[in-house]
Amino acid sequence: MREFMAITKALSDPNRVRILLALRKGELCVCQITELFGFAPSTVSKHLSILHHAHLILSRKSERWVYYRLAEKAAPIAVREALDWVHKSLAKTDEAATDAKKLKQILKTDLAVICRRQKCC
Amino acid sequence: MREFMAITKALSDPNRVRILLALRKGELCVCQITELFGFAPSTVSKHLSILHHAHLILSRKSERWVYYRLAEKAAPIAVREALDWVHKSLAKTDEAATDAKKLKQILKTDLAVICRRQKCC
DNA sequence: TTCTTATTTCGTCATTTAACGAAATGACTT
DNA sequence: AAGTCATTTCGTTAAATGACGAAATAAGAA
Repeated sequence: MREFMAITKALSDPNRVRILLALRKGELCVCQITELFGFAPSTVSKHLSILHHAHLILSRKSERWVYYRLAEKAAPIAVREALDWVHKSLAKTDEAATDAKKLKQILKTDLAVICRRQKCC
Repeated sequence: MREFMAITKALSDPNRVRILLALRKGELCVCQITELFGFAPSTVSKHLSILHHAHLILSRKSERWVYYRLAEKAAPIAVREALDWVHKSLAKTDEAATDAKKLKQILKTDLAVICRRQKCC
C-alpha cells in the first residue's frame, strides 16, 4: 500500500506526468528537463526525486550530468502498469505533442550550452 | 489530460483508494462507508464527491440512502484501467483485508441502526 | 589539489488539501 | 404540508504541497 501510494502521489502532479511522457523517447538529463519546463532546476530536481522514490524512474551519472530514464521491465508490476497506463491514456494528447515538439529542439542543442543558458538571468 | 489528472488526484489519497477497494464487493451507502472509516460523514461525502467527479464511481438514490458503486464497463478506458490497476495492486494487501473484515460486520447490521449510531456522540 | 559546475538540499512562502462541525438541502414519511 | 433524516455544502483550521533562491554537495576538469 505504501509503495502504491508513492506512485499515485507521484502521478498526482501534472508536471511529473509530463516528465514521464517526455522520458518515453529516451533518457534525459536534469538540465534538459529543466529547459523543457522552464522551472527552476531545484524544482525539477524535486519532481525527479519524487518520481525516483516511487521507483517510476531510474538514474545514472555520466560525465557532468545525471540522466533519468523510465523504470524497466524488471520493475514491480504496479510500476509497470502505472507507466503503461500513463502512456496509453496520454501519449496522443495535445500536451504530450507540444512537449515532444519542444523536446526535439532541445535535443538538437549541446548539453553544455543548455546548462550555461540556465545560469545567467 | 484534465480527466486523467482528476483520476490521479482522486487516487492520491489513501482513504479514497480504500473506498474503491471496499466497493469492489458491491455498492455501499455513505453511512456504511462512514462507519467503516470512522470519519465524519461530511468528510466521507467529500471523498466520494472527488471519486465521482473523476468518474471512478457512480451513485444512485434509493429510499433514504445514496449508494455508490464502481464505474462500469462502459466507463472510459482510463477509468477502467485505473480501477483494474488499483485492484490488481492492492486487493491482497493487509489493509484491504482489514477493511473487508470490518465491512463484513457492517453489512450484517441494519442501515437505519448504523445511521442512528452516527448521530449521537 | 583546486576550480568549476550540474545537481541536490534547505528554508521560505503561497496555495491546496483533508479534516471537522454547523447549517443547508432534498427526498421520503407521516 | 410538515417533519424527519441521510447527505451535501460551507467556513474554518492544520498539515501537505509546489514553487523559488541560496547554500551545500559531489564529481569531473584543470
